Parts: sequence; structure tokens; C-alpha cells
Amino acid sequence: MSTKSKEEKRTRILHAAISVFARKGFFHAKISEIAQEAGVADGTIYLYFKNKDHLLISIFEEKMEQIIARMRQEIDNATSVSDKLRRFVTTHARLVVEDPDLSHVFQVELRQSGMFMKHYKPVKLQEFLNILSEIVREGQATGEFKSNIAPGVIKRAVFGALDEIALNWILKGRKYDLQESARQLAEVFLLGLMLPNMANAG
Amino acid sequence: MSTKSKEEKRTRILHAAISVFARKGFFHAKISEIAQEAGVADGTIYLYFKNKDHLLISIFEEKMEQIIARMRQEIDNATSVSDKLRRFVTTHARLVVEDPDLSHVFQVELRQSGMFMKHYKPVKLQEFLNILSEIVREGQATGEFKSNIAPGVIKRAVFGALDEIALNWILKGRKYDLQESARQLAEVFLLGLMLPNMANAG
DNA sequence: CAAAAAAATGAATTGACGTTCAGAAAAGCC
DNA sequence: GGCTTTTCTGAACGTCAATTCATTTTTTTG
Repeated sequence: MSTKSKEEKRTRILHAAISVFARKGFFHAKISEIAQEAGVADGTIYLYFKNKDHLLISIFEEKMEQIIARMRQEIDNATSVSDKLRRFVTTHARLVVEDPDLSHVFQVELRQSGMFMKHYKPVKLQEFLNILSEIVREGQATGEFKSNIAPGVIKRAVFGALDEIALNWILKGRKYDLQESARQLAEVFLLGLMLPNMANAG
Repeated sequence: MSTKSKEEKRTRILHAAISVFARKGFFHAKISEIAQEAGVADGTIYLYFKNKDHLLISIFEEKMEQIIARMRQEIDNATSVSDKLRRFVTTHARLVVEDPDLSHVFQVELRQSGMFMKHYKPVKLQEFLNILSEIVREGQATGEFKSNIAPGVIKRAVFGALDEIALNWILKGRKYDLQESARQLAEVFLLGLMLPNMANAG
């Protein structure tokens, strides 16, 4: 079998796993169901992934990598620090809309990853979050943002707020405009972060 | 055996369950471990709770009830709508500090409750969140808050932000001042929500 | 204090699935 | 086209822990 179709089968399994994890949750997802959805035998999965845990780990690592790259790219186009924050928030929302299953897996399973996988630390998630704290730090350095707020607090706050809004959007049937909610959220945070004179000017 | 000590045994089991769920996560928590920590035999747990799922459901229902009552009480003491929001945030933080294990269970397990328990809807969580949207709605009615932001978005945003900050505090060893982070968070949201003239005045 | 009722015990049962592996199929090679 | 190597298959195995229940212990009652 060619390298190409081997890679193709691997991704087919990975996608099936994302779909089933999103639908059933990691613990209730059966390998047999993932296999069926991927169109392979149960045993085949073990030729591509060490075990069920590593299936989830692979999803985290590989998808996060892509997401971080894309986010960095979007932010590089920004014209100001406020614009960077705005872009971060709207891009996050766009990523959720584009792949709700993946988002669902991240939002629900990542939380307990630290708990059930003894030796796994979600380094890539930290990297993603640090994009946010970097933006805040930069805004504080240029004087656009207040300096009396810890960047670490803001990064968690923005991420947590976004995540909760996105999770709700997914769970409630995706029937309103997530982008619009994200835009409103960005404005609230920006007003809360900017120095009064700047806020009035903007 | 008296009614009193029967009730006492029930709560002992419930507390043991919170402790073990917080430490191991729901799925990896063993009934035998909960039994041991509660000082009863495995089978005894089934005299007080239908099964493992209902142990978790009972934690949700009973503890949420208490939390909602306490939150309502705190908010009733507020002198303004902004003060209500500030109190909501700081009270939430205080609740987390007072019972980190319970918070941990809520934060991590509640997310997937909809997923693994076929017929369970976290009604009490909705009730809790609606305290927040009520505050926002009230602020918009009195003219303290901007009206161009959906209360539903803000309630999720505030809750998500708080939750993420609290989860981080728990996971990172509880070594900084969560109350202080909560206070900063409240100010950011208030500035973002208030009408400009009010914000300058405050 | 003995008999009846209630509560508790924990070893045995049970079902569920992740994982393995001997054999089958497909691909690569000369 | 046969031979070798690689890949795939899915039934069978093994583990693991939730739940049950026959038996024991404790409490209540008269």
C-alpha cells in the first residue's frame, strides 16, 4: 500500500474518532464504533495508534498544532493590539463553527485529560493560551491597556468566556450567530481593558 | 438505627464521592474506593444511592441547591446592580475556595453530564446562571449597563471566565489569591458593560 | 432478653469493552 | 504468475469494576 493511502487511512480513523468522541464522550466511545465509522476492522486501529488514550492525545497534538499556526497567521495581519485581541476572539469562533465536533472534543475532554492520563500535559494548549497573554502584555507595554490587571487572569478569562459561549452554541443546536456573540464579547473585554481616554477615542 | 445517623451516613458517602471524583474523575473513580473513604462496605452505597450515576446526580442537585440559596442571599445585600455583579463574582470565588473538591467535580464532570447520562438535564445549573442574566437585564433596565449586549452572552461569558480561572487555580496548586483574580475580573466586566458616563463616574 | 426487623457486609456474579494475534487478504517484487 | 512482505481482519481473550444477594450484624420491640 502506498504511503499516501496509508496516511489517508490514518486520518480517516482520526476523523472517525473525533466524531464518535464528540457524540459519546471519550469514555463511552467504543473502539468498535470508531472502527465501523472509519470503515476498518477493530484491530486495524491498533496498527495506527498505540491505544485509545493515544487516539485522543493524537487529536490534541495534531489539531492544536494546526490551530495555533492559523491563529498566529490571523493575528499577524492585525493593525493594532486591540485588533489582535478582536481577531483572536473572532478567529476562535470561526474555528468552532468550521469544526464543531473537534471543538466539542477539546472543550469537554481536554478538561479532564490531566486527570485520566497520568503522564500527559497539554503543552499545546498552553502555547495557544500564551498567544492571548502575549497580546495583553503587548497592549500594556504600548499603553493601550491598563496595567493593573494580570495578563494571566485575562488570558484565562477570555478563553473561558469564549469556550463557554462556544460550548453552549454547540449544545443548543447551533442555531444563533456565534460570530456575533464573539464580536460582542470582544467589545466588552476591550472596553474593560483599555485605558479610559483610549476607550473614549475608539 | 436513628434517622439522624442514617442521614449522617448518607452525607458521609456523598462527601467521600466528591473527594474521590475530584481526585480521579468520575469514570476512574471506583465504588470500592468511595466505600473505603466513607468507611462502609461497597454494597452499602447501593442502599443509599441507586447507582454510580445517581451518586453524581445527587451531588449536583443537592449542592447546587445550597449554592443557589447562598448566592441569592449574598446578592440581596447589594446596593446597586454593579454591586450585584461584583458580589456574584466574588461569592463564586469564595465558594470555590471553601470547597475546591466540589468545584472540581462541577467544573470537570458537569460538562459531560449531558453526554453520558441519557435523561439528565442540569436544570439547577441553568437556575444558577439565570441569576447572572437577571442582573444584566436589570442593569440594562435601570440604564446602568449598555443595552446592545445580549444578557445570555454575558451570563455565559462571566460564568465561563470565572470557571476557567477557578479551575486553573485548583489545578495549579491553589497558590495565588483567587479572590483577587475575581475582583480584577469583575472590574473588567463592569467597565465593559457600563455606559461610558457611568463608568467614568464610578 | 429473645424474637423479629432493619441495616450492613463483601465475596461472587456479570457484563462490558480494550486489546491481542493467528490466520486471511492485498500489495510489492523478480 | 508465484513468492515474500506488508497490511488487515475480527473472533477470542483477559481485565476490570459495577452491581447483586446470601449471610451476618445491629437495632428495635414487647
